[in-house]
Amino acid sequence: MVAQRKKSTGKDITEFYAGDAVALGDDQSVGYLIKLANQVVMRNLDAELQHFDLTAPQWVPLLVLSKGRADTVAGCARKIDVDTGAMTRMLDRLEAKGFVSRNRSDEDRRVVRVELTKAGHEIVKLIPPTICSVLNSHLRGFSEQEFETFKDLLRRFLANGAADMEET
Amino acid sequence: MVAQRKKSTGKDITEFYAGDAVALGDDQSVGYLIKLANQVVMRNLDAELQHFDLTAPQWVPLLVLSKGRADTVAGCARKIDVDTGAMTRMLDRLEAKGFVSRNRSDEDRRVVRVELTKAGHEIVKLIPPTICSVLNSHLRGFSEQEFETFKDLLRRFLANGAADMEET
DNA sequence: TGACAATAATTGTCTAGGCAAATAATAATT
DNA sequence: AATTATTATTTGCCTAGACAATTATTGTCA
Repeated sequence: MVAQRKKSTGKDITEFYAGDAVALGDDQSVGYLIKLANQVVMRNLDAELQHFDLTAPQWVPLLVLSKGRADTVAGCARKIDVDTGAMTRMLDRLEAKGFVSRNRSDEDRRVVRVELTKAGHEIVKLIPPTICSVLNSHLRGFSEQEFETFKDLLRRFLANGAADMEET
Repeated sequence: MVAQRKKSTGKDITEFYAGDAVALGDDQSVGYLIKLANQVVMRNLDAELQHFDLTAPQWVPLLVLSKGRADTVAGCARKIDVDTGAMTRMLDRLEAKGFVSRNRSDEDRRVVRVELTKAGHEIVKLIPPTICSVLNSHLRGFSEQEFETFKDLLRRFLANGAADMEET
């Protein structure tokens, strides 16, 4: 059973976690479960991607660039939802590995255009099967219905959290 | 629809993500959704916990210690599933803030016993409502059934991943 | 036009985790 | 008992993200 409380708005708010109950750091906490799930899937992805001289976080901008979803530092940062400072340094590393190149734009001299190099394009083609196999192994025993439900719940959890930010 | 494939074992393996399909970095990827969910919930927790001079990761060892689930550096590291090196430095920070104290054990001089200080005990009592409210806000619109399903799916996703590690 | 605001990128400083190496102490084995 | 293996902790070096400050450029507007 789960507690219910009247909010000042008059709307019923379900309180899954009540007053002084323990949360985060406990196996009953969705927050902690998500943290652990993230930790484990990232570790497993890193383990597989190291054969390609890549980490899981490094894969993300490569995919974004290859899909043409962004072509500048700030654009990548927005798509991936990280700081532009973090993105600058991420691109430093990817450039050092030869997967990416940067060139100051001529139209707007503030922006730096980011492109995949030849090596970048090649590696992007090789990676997907590896990622798929890691994700599939995490989803062992899931029905197709459960798979869809899982993604739906994650998207709603995410959307609720993003909404919080804007309120403030 | 989802592809199915015969494994050499003869067991049917459901392939949610097929061969060269795009995954991770895409909104269709459970891996990426989990990464985003983790990112957002940690940010929201950090924002609230900063009033207590704490971060979300720092809260976890405090809870573990207060529940008596561990009382040494390595014990905390195991419970929380992080590196002992990371735990040493985490405890450095918590000690600097005055929430934790460390003392070399007399029975076994390898181990360092970790304890909550008075300030540590006090802060642990104050935090839970804050965490609960953040988690509840992320769960807005979830039914009780969905809440339970969510945790179940996360635990199974997690267990599958942990099993992978042992194979290797 | 000139002042001011907004945007892009970078850099510095912090927390945080992973891996590996080093040290010290205890346990196990021959 | 002496050697070897295991365990606990710390430290160094790496990736990675957050926040803040800085610089350069572009846009706005009075």
